[in-house]
Amino acid sequence: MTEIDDRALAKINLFDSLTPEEVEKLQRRSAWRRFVPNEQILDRMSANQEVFFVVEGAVRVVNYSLTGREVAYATVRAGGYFGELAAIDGEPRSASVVATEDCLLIKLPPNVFIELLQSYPQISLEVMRRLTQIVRRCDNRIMDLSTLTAIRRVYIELLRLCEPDTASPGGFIIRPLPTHSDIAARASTTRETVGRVIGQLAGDGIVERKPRTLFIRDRDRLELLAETIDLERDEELAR
Amino acid sequence: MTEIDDRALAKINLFDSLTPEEVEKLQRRSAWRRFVPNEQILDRMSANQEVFFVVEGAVRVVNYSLTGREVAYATVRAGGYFGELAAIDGEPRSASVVATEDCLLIKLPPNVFIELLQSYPQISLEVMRRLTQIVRRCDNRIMDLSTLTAIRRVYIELLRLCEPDTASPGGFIIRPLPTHSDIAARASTTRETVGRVIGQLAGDGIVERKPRTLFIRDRDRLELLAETIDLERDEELAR
DNA sequence: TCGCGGTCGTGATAGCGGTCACATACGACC
DNA sequence: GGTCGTATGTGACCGCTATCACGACCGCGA
Repeated sequence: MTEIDDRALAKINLFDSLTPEEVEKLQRRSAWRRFVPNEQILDRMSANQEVFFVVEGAVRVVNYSLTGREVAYATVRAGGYFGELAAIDGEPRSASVVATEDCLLIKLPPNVFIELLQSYPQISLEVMRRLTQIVRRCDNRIMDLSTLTAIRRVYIELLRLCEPDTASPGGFIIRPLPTHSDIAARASTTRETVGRVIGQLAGDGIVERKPRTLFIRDRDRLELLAETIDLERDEELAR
Repeated sequence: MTEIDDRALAKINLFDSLTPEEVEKLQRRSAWRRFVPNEQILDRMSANQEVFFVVEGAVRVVNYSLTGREVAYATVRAGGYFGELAAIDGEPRSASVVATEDCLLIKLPPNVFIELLQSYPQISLEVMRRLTQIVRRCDNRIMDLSTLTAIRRVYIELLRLCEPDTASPGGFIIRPLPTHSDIAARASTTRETVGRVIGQLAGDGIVERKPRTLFIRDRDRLELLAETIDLERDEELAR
């Protein structure tokens, strides 16, 4: 609708090493577009190769199985980017991307992105660092999926989501609490299992449920449950 | 022991774009070492950052859970490389690496590797292409782990392993057949399950077991079993 | 105020597949 | 040829968890 700041791209961390002039020049070769929540931005398997930069808002990188089960890979927030895989190797999109909030995206054609990588080794290295980070995360997730139970994966996901509670020192909090389905997609399990795990934790006084919020009352115990090899079986019997 | 060819690095695909002189110069800044089968090359979590190039032989990239379960990520053969993640981001090793055969590896210090990336955009791009390939594979595996049964993951692994049988046109073969434990580590299941799946397939005449070899007699049917959404339930009842 | 769509909270059920337990079979090496 | 370590075939068991089925709740718009 309205025009956007012609230096909007400067908000992207990847371009921190560029001068304002270079950023403007780059942006002149780009296109922008707004998306509303739940709007599809990219389709897995489609054959385009643009790179997207998230100026405002946030997006989810997901995939759907043939049975409709959703698997969440990541969330990209303002300042980040996605779509670089296809731009780099020319293959079809590896995942779908959906807006989770209202967002403003800037789209760069693949050849412009590649030129950029060729001309600025600094940026090139930065992209590689991001790719390695993705690989590390994937490796960990594969490990979790291969060796942990669904319940424990939910524990881990809760630990990942919680932040220090500014209101109560030492406490932890998840707010806004994603939907159970959402958490399930990240932990690769079902909505019901997530609900049951949280219910159990609430019963044990480890967490406390409030609307749109989850208080982690005893983070240490939660960590213990997540990491313990098989001691929680004793604990379970003891309670 | 013996000296190695001072242009051994030229066998590495990543350096195809370099001149012989550049390769030699690079190799002068490297070290080489031989490993015997099952010898540990890299330890997960250790804090070194060298990049390894596989001149001869092959290695397995793996990880072990606390319970001892092995998860196999990949195999790197002659001409390939590994260890680039730590070199790029400086973090600890994300996985362990073990020699599967006698091999000759050349080791490059991290700063030399980074310099190389900075000076040769071509190589830089090639590394990025490899990283994207790894990410795509990981994504697929996460998808498989999240949505498929263990049995189906074994089907898929068998399909991945088999090659056209040169002896019998139209036939497919896996030779040498990895151990069941090995296949289990790739499909993230157990040795027993792999054995049972192969047994079942053999009973149905889809595969045939021979020492160190597995003949795929009916690859199409195996593909059907691997991909079918839920029709094989009918098939199972019908047989 | 009353639906109504989306989420949440739980039972009940059943089936996949991990675990344990052996019985072979196969090599490799004295 | 014996012997030992390693890889294979199954059988039995049973715990985890996906699936189905509801009922309750909540926020929102008509």
